[in-house]
Amino acid sequence: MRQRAATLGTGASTHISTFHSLCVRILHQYAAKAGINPNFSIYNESDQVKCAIQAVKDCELDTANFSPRRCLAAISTLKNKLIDVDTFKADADDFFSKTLAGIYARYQHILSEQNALDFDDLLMKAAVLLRNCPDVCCELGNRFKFLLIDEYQDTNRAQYEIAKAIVSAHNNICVTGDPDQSIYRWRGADIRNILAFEEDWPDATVVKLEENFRSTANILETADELISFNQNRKEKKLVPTKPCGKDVIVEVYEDELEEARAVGRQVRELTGKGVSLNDIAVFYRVNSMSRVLEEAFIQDKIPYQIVRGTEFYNRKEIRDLLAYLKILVNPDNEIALLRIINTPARGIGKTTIDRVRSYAALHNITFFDGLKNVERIESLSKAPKGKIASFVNMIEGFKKDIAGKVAPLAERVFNESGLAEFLKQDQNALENANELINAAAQYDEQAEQPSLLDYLQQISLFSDVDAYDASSGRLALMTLHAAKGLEFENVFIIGAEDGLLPHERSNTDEGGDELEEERRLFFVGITRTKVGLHISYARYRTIRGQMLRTIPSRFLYELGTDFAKSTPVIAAQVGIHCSALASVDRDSGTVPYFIAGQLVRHEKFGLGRVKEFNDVGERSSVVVTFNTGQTRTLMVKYANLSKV
DNA sequence: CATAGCCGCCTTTTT
DNA sequence: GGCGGCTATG
Repeated sequence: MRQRAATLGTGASTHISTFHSLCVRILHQYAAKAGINPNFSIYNESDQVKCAIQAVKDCELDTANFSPRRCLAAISTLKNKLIDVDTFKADADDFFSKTLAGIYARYQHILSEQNALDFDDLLMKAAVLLRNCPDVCCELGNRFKFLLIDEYQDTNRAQYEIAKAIVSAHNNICVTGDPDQSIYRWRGADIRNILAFEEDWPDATVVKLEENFRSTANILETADELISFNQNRKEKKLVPTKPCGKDVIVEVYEDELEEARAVGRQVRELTGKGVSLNDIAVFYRVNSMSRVLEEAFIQDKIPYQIVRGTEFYNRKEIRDLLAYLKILVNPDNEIALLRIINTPARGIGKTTIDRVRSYAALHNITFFDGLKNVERIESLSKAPKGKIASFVNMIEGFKKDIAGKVAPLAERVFNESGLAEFLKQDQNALENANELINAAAQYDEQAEQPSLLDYLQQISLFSDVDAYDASSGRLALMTLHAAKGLEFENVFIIGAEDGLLPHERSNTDEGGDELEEERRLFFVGITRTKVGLHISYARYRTIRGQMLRTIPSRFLYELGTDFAKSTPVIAAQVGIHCSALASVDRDSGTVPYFIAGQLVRHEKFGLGRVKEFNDVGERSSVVVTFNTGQTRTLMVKYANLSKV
């Protein structure tokens, strides 16, 4: 999760961290108490899938009936709720639950054999550790005197318990969040955490941040209108402090290509007027929509940056090089080991590997130990034995350099493993590998005490979202999810079509909860905008290689979009009138006119809200509750109040 | 054992 | 439309 837990330690040093990296630190420090090996690897999604496939097969089930991904999703949900294998097993009463319990158990067994934790384990193991060890809670509470959690609406059960445990000694906790911006329910975020905060910490002061200092009044009204369609929510109104600005524009295009080009054209128009590319962003529902934008922007020579999960670290050559480094720290990381044992090709094929594996299984040792004992494996002939021995030798040789800086080791591994030679005709791959080594060098510079283990654990949690550079001078492209917490002067939200936004996969539940989450997602996108908001859809869109006729998003209807004006290329305006603007018209009399609820600014008293307005012409008075807490009755004529 | 080519699978969002 | 894994072939 991206919400960060910032903690103010003693001596005014502030630690800013995500929950996940905090957990890694805790688990590393208290590994013995958590019952884990501190050199653990962190398995990402593709590693998880491999383990899940193995788990399903080990349970003698068909992966067609028990889709590893589905099983993983179910296991993830359980872990986020802190339900461990034994608890789940005990409660499993139907066939499916019992089977899943078996897969869950096997999956955990495989992970622990490989000394690996998945993302959910990081949270769960830390939460369980804190639950079982009051002394650890106490130490952490002493170290972190104050805990501040941003985006609290997106915390899950495990994170809630971790937070609660850390502050148990002092109760110094501050959280911020907005239930209307909860967009991670699908990965276990529990909205009850924020709704029940006042019950969990009864002494807490609640500060309602109702005024919005970011967006123009009409953007907020658009957002308000949309979110009001959610049934399952606490009524709340966004209060603008800025006046109405540019109209919210809904545009329709023939297809995604035209849409992309039009966005490019409008971006150019903006930059032509002196707007910086730093102040413009394009949001979309799914990552695959970035491709056509990229092509258009390259053609238009518009510099852009894609803010996406883990693009760089997903490249083959990077994963290969990292796999070498991973097994130096954790030789039990079988996934990494299998990845590189024959990459580049060194004559260790499938048959050889299978023989070592069955030897290892028979003698109850790890795969790597099997490799080390290759001489004793009778099923292998001389040639493969020699090849394995020299591979093991090479790895053991690298291990001698494991202490200290990462970059020199990475470079050595890259060259001596044969990867460099293997990739020499692929310029791109070479550059990427060099970039990784450079990044490692940067890590070496920054880290207090660089270590390969720490480096690997850090980059496992790294996502390009964290690396978003707000002053890069490049147009930002990102998913609506990635947009959370950011803001831009100008925003383009593309692909407002049924099936995309809301996404078709959100159409499965009975209660419409998933649809409401999609609506919140759109709401998040809209409220990132300070001034210029463009929403667009295309009449045809290519999906999985198929050009399909689209249906405008139902959310556009909810916004009151005037589709009659939505002719291709020509913009249609969202049919929302601006009430703040309307009230200005009534000011034509002798003194300004106010309505209750209006936000005003006073030269001396600052910002306040109109409580009452006595409309008696020249001598009209207004009762204002100021943000200082004072309530004052003022003569409108003399008060010189300005509406905000 | 290596390589190429084919088939089938998935395909939302992310730490 | 992309990737991984499987198979057939050298």
